[in-house]
Amino acid sequence: MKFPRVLPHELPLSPISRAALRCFAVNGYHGTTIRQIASAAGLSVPGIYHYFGSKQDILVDLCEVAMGELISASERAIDEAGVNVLDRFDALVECLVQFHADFADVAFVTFSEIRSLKDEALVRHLAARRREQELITALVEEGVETSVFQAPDPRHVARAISSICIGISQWYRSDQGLSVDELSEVHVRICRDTARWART
Amino acid sequence: MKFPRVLPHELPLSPISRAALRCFAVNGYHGTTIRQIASAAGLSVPGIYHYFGSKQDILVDLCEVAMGELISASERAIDEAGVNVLDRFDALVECLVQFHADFADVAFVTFSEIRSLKDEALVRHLAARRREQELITALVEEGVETSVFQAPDPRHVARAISSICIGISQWYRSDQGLSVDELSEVHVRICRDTARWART
DNA sequence: TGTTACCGAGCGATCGCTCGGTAGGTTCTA
DNA sequence: TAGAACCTACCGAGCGATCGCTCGGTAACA
Repeated sequence: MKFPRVLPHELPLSPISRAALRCFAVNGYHGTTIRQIASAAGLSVPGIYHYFGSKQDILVDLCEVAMGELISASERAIDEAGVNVLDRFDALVECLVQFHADFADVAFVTFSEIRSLKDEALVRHLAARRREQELITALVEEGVETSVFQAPDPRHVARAISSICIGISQWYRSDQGLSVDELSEVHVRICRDTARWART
Repeated sequence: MKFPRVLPHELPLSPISRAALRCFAVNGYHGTTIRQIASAAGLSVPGIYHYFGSKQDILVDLCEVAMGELISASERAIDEAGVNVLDRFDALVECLVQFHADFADVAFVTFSEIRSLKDEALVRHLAARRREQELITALVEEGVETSVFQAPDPRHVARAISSICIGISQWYRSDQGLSVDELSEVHVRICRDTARWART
């Protein structure tokens, strides 16, 4: 871990959202019933509706907490990394890797259930994703402008980097293989290479 | 396009599978009803069951056609690229990019609906994905062994590369931005960098 | 006397799927 | 070569189960 951790060790999710998350991760949003969520939360069906207005609202809560934490952590990571572009880039990648490894289930669900979001919740979620993408793009472009990186296609590289990090939530399991710290070290190196870091 | 195309221009899908694909791409497997598929295919509900035993069978068909085409095209791409490791690597990446751009909807659905597959169909699909992943890993490792690549973590790099290519199916639209050929040229470069190609 | 935190029962809608057909073409006998 | 028999390719109607959600409560606490 090159930088101090900016992410919480647990996401601030209510017990119901946490139970729903476990269900969504296995069966997806449409494949999960309110009764399954209630059972996973140790409540009855009306017990769920005491806290949430609809099944959709639970998914919306999950997405907003996840993207809110990711974006604020990413901004803080960049802020606290100092002035050096490469440091800020590394800090952002480290934050992204930690998020997608530590919270693999939330990351996976909020990514794969984008299309299950309705109307304004969908619009807000897409805006948040775009914002996160812009943080990456801005750093890659700044790196290219200052000759820290030599990627001919900064925007595509930025997309590649976010795909690499999001991909982690698809396969990483903390109980086998690398620790999150080792994983992020490896991926900081990989993402630097992807941006064609001008090794000095 | 550096290599002759090894992928078909259309996937060999029945009209019903094609209609189901359109529905799944918008609403997901569990979010799509048989009635929607029937309507999209211009048939009645029993008309669907004349050709498929169940809704699940349609998804299975989609997954098997997609992975079958991808794997056989990938193997042919590598075969026909000659003996040079970098050529074989480039040919595989080009094939992956073409697949995920030209057939973005199938690629996206078969990837995001893995968890909707049941039993043996799931096992077969995961085996196919592992096989495809091994094609990438083998080439990155061979490249590292022969000093064509200098990635310290070939297996993680291979995963990064497949994440980059799969990611394309999430955002690429053929009617705006780069053509598939331009896109694959950009991504061959990006993936070479990700594997830390020893530029000569 | 509210308010919070729930639950048992069940409503109307919709789900995947099936039943019993029919229309039109092909094949098989007499 | 007529007609019976059999296919393939569907469809209208509807079955039983389950869906998201709600109603009218109750028990505990303020």
